[in-house]
This record gives sequence, C-alpha cells and structure tokens, in this order.
Amino acid sequence: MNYQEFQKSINVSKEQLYREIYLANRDQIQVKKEETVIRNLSRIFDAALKISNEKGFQAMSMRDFSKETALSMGALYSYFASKDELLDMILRQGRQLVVRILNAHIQPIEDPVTKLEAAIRIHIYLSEALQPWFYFSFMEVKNMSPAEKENTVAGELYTDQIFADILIEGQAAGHFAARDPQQSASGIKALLQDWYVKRWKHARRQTSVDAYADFIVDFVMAYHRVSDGGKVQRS
Amino acid sequence: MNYQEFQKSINVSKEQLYREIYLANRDQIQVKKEETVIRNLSRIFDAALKISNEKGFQAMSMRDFSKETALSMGALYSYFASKDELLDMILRQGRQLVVRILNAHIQPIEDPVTKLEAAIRIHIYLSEALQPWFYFSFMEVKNMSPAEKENTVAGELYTDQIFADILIEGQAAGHFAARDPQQSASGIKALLQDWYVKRWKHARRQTSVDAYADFIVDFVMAYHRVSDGGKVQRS
DNA sequence: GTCTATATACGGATAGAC
DNA sequence: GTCTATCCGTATATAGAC
Repeated sequence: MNYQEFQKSINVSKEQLYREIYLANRDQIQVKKEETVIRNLSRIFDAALKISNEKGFQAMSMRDFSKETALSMGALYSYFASKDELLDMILRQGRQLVVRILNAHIQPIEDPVTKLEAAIRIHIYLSEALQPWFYFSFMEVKNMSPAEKENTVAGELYTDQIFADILIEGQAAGHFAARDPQQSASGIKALLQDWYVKRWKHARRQTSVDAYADFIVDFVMAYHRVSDGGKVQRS
Repeated sequence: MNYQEFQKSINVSKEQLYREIYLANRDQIQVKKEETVIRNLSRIFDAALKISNEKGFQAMSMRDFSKETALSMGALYSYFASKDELLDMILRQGRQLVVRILNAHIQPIEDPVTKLEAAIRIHIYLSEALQPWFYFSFMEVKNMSPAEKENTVAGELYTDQIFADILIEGQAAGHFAARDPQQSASGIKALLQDWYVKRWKHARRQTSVDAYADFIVDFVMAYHRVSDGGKVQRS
C-alpha cells in the first residue's frame, strides 16, 4: 500500500465525521439544527488545530479563535462549555478515529512480517492524513485535564503494544531475531512520531511520506533480521 | 564509556557554570555582587525549568515563579528585563554548554565506527545530565522569539550533521553500508530525542540510561552493517 | 442562533519604601 | 538588593438584545 491508496481507503466524508461528533456531544451543544452544527463544528475544529499548532492551545485567545472561525465568542460558547471542554472534545474525537482506522487496517493481516510493515506504513500514513491532530495531541499534553492526560498516555501505550505483539508473534514463529519487543516497539514509535513532530525538517529535505515510510521499514527490518552475516568493522 | 564515567568527565561545578552566565549577561543583570548573582541565578534557572516542564513556560506566571525561587517579583526583574528575556537566556546558555561538551567528546575520535557509537552515547548521556533543559528546548519552540527559534532549528540541524558526517566518512572507508546519511542521521536523532521526551515511558519500564544507549547503538549499527546475510522471511 | 457589551480575574511589569 | 503595592492590559466567560 502507498499513501494514495491509503487516502482512498479512509475516505470518510468530512460531513460524516462531524455528524458523529455532533451526536457524541449532543448534550454539550446548545445549537439544535444539525446542518448548522456540522458546518460550525468543522470551522471550530480546523481553527483550533490551526492556531494551536502555530502558537499553542493555551496561547490561543478566544478572540483569536473567534476571528479564525468567523463566529462571535458568544456563538462559540454554545458549542462547548469552556475552553478546556473544547480541548477534551478535540482529543476524544481524534483518538476514536485513530483507533478505528488503525484496527481496521492492521488486525486482518496474518503474517507477522507483512503485518509489521503494514503497521508501520498505516501509522505513518494516518499521521500524515491527520497531521494537525497528531501534532496537537503530542504537544498539548501539558494543558490536558488529568483524565485526558491518562487517556493520551493509554493511547501511546496501546499503539506501542500493537507493535510489541507483532514482534512477539514474529519471534515465536522464527521470522524475527530475538530482541526485546517492548524496547523495539518503543523505538519504532519514536521513528514514527518524528514524521509529524519534525515536519519542518522533512519538508525542508523534500522527503515524501512514501519515501519516509520506506526508510523506516528498512531501518526497522534490519534490526529484526533473523541471521546476521555482516558486521560493522572497526579499523 | 558509560553514564557514570561521562558524569565525572563533565563535572563542571555548578558555581562555575553560573559564573559564566553572569559574565555573559552582565549588562542585563542589575545586581552587582557576584556571589548573590550566582546564588540567585541558580534558583532562577532551576525554578524556570522545573515549572515550565510541568505546565509550560507560558503558563508559568511570575507569581508562581516568585514563590518557587523565594524571590519577590521585583527582585526577579533585576536579573532579566522581561519574561521573554529569561527564556532567551535559558536557551542561549544551554545551547552553548551542549555544543561545548558534544565537541569535546566527539571530535577527537578518529575511527568512524567507534565515533558513531560514541556520538550516540554522548548525546544520550548529555541529555540525561541536562534533561530539564533538553526537554524545555524541545517543548518551548512555540514560545520562542523568531531569532531564538532560528537558533534552535540551527542547533538541531547541527547535531544532525554530526551524525551525517560520521556516516559519510564511514561509508567512504567501507565500514558502513550505503544508506542515505542525512536520512539516517535524522532517524538516529529521533531515537535519541525519545530518551528525554518520553521520559515517563522509559521510567515506567525502568530502563536505565546505559541500557537505552546499548539498545540504540545496536539498532543503528544493524542498519549500517556492511553485508547482509540474513533476511526477514514472509510465511 | 448569533451578536455586542461587559463582568471579573489574572497576567506582566514597575515605582518607591526599606 | 529586595520587598510590597499597584498600574493597566488582556484573558475567559456570560447576559441580554436582536
């Protein structure tokens, strides 16, 4: 799979996504006309991610936010009870979407080697498609409520475990060399996160998302190859 | 080298470090008694890093800060002109120290393979010794003045280049396999950064700094081994 | 549903006493 | 050198008109 194919496969219409958010937060949202809610939620989420990724969620004032969404401060507060509630909403919805897409693509695969490569690619492609959200959820940990902080940590450990489980299975079947699976998984995650955290660096080098995925797959596979014919040699 | 040895080798006394900071910022600092300056600068830097790493520099109020340093707000402002100046001071001093130690340890080494391993270890050990500063400089990019942001980016590219140069030299001498050196360097950096960015995860798994360094060295070396006898096998 | 106007609190920074 | 008291801008959030 490459990025273009991945994009097609997750082609959930934006409208569909925001309808789900509306239904999930029906109690918080005072506005009742569904069409209006969907249009405005879309503006609200996009604006919040845009401004936060430029200057941080905490540094985003409601006045900035009001300007970017083209909604008055009064109107905004009929979609969420407080700025902190908005933060929670963004995190919750993103996490849900990420888990759903990850599982849909990875779980069906049987062969551990194919599965490891797929998991790496899907994670990179997903973080490309939802880059603003991934970056946001990485950088805003400090501003989260204790409950949301826990959820974010749990999410991180959950995806670590996806990789660890694939490695364990592959080692048992003799396809991967014996390595500490948790440690490997954590290293893989570090490499994946670099794609959306250090975006400016990859853009500067004009690395495409597919080229980056190829690189990480090679890098990771080299460490898990079963036998080891070569060695680095000291002079 | 292990972490304990490294610690001894950089045993610059704290007092010596703060004396340098005082001399470098003599114009900004209104207080003239050197002993007082050193004592208070030490409090100021420690407190700023501590609070910022908990809740972010921008969320740290001068009142919080005053309490943590046990200095009044009035007193604080005789050590820096504004909160933003304080940010700049912290970044400048840390960068200077980091570059000095990195070069001192890495430049003398000749053999590329030994040098690559040393560069990895030194970087990890250094980020362990100065963990609060590394984390700060990573997370506070958004709050930096344009000039400091540029310096931070330059610092990142500078250390990338250290690794790239080692790889280029090693490839030319036939000790490393042919890989894109810039790409490799960037991947190595991602793995190194994980040590101080995801500290909670490594602490939870009780990974020691030496164990982490061993792991990264193995991981990176596997990718740069000259010949490749083994393969992962798909079932 | 959305707006404008405003209540209220808290931010950084400084003046002047000691 | 350090402190307390205070200035003044800006923050979030809401009330009430339309």
